[in-house]
Amino acid sequence: MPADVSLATVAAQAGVSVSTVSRIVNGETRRASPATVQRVRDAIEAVGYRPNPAGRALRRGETQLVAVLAANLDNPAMATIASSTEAALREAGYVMILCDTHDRPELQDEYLAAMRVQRVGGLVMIAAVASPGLAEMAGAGVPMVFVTRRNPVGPGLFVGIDDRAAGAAVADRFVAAGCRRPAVVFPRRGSSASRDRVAGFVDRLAALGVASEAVLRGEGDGLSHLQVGYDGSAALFERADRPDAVLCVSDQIAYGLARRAREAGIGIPDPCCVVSIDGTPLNQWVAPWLASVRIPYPVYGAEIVAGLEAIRRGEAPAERLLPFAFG
Amino acid sequence: MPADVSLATVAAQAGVSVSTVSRIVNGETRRASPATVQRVRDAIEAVGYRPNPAGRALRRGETQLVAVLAANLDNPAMATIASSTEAALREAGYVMILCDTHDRPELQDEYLAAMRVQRVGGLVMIAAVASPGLAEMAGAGVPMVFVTRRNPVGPGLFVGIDDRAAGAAVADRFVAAGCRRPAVVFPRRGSSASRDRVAGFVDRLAALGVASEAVLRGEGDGLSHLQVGYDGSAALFERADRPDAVLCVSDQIAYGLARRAREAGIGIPDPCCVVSIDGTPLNQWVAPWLASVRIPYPVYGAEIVAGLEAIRRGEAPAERLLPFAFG
DNA sequence: GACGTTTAGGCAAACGTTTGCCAAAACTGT
DNA sequence: ACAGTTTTGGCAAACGTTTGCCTAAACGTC
Repeated sequence: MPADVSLATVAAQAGVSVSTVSRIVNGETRRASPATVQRVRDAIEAVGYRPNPAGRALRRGETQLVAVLAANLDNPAMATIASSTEAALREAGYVMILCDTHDRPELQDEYLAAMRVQRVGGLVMIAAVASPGLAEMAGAGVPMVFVTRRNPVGPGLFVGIDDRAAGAAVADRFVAAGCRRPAVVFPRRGSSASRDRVAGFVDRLAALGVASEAVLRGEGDGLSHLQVGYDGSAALFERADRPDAVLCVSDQIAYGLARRAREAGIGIPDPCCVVSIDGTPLNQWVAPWLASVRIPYPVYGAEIVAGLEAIRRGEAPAERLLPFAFG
Repeated sequence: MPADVSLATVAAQAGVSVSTVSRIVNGETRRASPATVQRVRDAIEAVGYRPNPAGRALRRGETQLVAVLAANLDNPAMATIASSTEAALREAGYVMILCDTHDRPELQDEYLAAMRVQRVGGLVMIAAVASPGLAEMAGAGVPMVFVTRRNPVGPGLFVGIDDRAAGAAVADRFVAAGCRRPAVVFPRRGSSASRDRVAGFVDRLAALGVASEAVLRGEGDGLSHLQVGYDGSAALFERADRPDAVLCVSDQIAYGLARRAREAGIGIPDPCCVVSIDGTPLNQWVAPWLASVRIPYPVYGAEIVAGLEAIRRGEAPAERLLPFAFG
C-alpha cells in the first residue's frame, strides 16, 4: 500500500521539514520539542513510513547489508552456522547476503569485490580460504569476522571452538576407554581447524603415553568431507592391525568412514568405535552409533553478530571461543 | 584501492560528461562516437570503476538484490535449493539475500515488508506459507517465483516437480514389486507438495486395484520432517498387519521412520521397503537402504532465475516442472 | 548557399537521506 | 529593557546515478 512514502511525505503530513523528520527518525529528539516529536511520530505511523535503504546508503556510504561468505553450503555445519547467523542479523536489524565460494580463492575474491562495491556493513567469513583480495579487504575498514577457520592471511576476530582442546578431549576419552590403537581421519589440504584438532588429539595421546607414530592417520582429498572420510579410511581398514578407535574431525567424515566400514564388513562401535567433532543433530537420526563432540553451532550466529558490533564500536578484535561438550 | 571512484572520476579522466559515461556504461553506445566510447572504456578500466548500487537503486527504484525466503534452512533440500539459486543468481548478476521464515506467517510477512522496503528486484519463495502480506506483495509488481509449494493465496510462477506424478511413480513401483500392504507417511499440516504426492500415490494405487482404505497412512506433526517420520510411523509398526512398503514424502521423513524401525526391530528393506521423494546425495552415505525418487535440486537455481527474468520480460508466468527419476 | 536532418554530447533535475550551518524565537540573568 | 544563551527548526548541499531536453556541429539535399 505505501507505494512511495518518503521523509517528504511524513514532513508534509506533520507540517515540518524533512530535516526534522530525519532527525527524529534517527533518535535525535533533542533537536525538536516534545510536541513536534509526537506529531512526527504520529505522522510516521499514519503514512507507514520506512526509511529507504538506497537513499540512506547513498548518503551514509554504508548499508545495513552483511555478507556471509561460506566455503561450502552443502556442508550442513556451515549451513547451520549461516542459518543461525541469519536469525541473529535480523534481530540486530541487518539483512544477510549469502555467498557460496566453493572454497575457491578466485570466487572468494570476486565476491569480496562485489560486496565492497555493495558497501556492506560487515563481512562474515565461514571457513575463509587464502586469497589476494582477502588481505586487501582487511585494510578497507569493513568489520570482518572469521568463523571456524582463522584468517589465513592476517589477524582478525575469530569465532569458533578451541580446536586443539576438542581433539585432546577425544584423546582423553579414547585412553579412558582403554583403546589400544587410535586413528584419526582428516582432509589432506585441511583448514587450521582440522589441523588443530588433529594436533590436539595426537599431542594429548603422546602426553598419555601413546607415541605419535602409533597413531594411524587417514587423509583424504576433495571438497566433500564425505569423500574425505571414505577415501581416508580405506587404508586404515585394510591393515592387519586395524584401529579400534577413530577420531573423525567432522561428522561428514564419519559418515564417509561408516560407508567404508560397512563395505569392509567392520562393525561400529564394536570392534571399532568412532568419535566425530561437530555433533549436528542429524547424527542422532542417521548415525546413532556415532559419538560426538558437539559444537554449539546454533549460538554461533549471536556470537558472530556480537563480534561484528564490537569491531564497529572500535574494540580490539578478541577471540571468541565457544564451549563444546560430548553429547 | 579504488576507494571512491564514481562516474565523475571516469568522466574527468576521459574528458567527457558524466551523462556520456553513464550511457556508455549502460550500453547506450549510439549516443557517442566510437572514439569517445573507446576513450571512456579505457578510462573505466584505468580507474577501476564499478557502478555504485546505492546511487543506481535510488535512481532506478530497484536493486540487483533478490530475496530468497525459505521456510526452513535446516532442511537440506531447501538448503540445496538456496545454494543452487545463489550460484544462478550470481551468474545473472544478482546478489542473494537469504531469509529463514521458520514456516511462521508473521515472520514471513515481516521479511516481505523488509524486502519490499529494500526494493529487491525479485522474490523467491521456497515453501511459502499463507500470510496476509503474501497476497499484498503479489500486487506490488515485484517478480515472484514459488518453489516446491505453490502460492497458497493466489496465482504465481511455480518451479518444482509434478508431485502427483512422483507419488504415482512410487505406486507403480510398489505394485510392480508385488507389495501387498502399502503405506505412506506425511506431515499432517502439509504443503500442497506433500498433499499432491500422497494423492498421486493413493490414486494410482486405486487405479491399480488397491483400495484407498487399504493404504495405511501415518501422519506426524511439527516443522521437522525427521520428527514427522518418527511419530508418523509409530502406529504403522505397531499394527499386526504391518506395511511391507512405505512411501515417505521426503528424505527426512524416511530418516525418522528408519529410527522408529530400528527401535521396533523391523528391517529395511526386508521385510519393509522404503521409498522417499527427494533423493538428496546424502542418502547414499547414511541411508543406503533407501530408494528414492530423485528431485533435481541442483538445477532448480537456474530454473528459478530463468523464471524471474521471464516475468521481468513480461511473459505470462507459466509453470516450470522439472523431470524426476528413480535414482 | 539555404535549409532540414542526423549525430554527439552536455545540462540539470530527480531519486531519499543526512547534516553543517544559519535564523528566529524563547528563555535566562541582570 | 537588554544582552547573552539555549531551544527549535528550516535551508541547502551532498552522496552517485539516470534521463529528458537542449544545442551545437556535421552532414545531406536541392
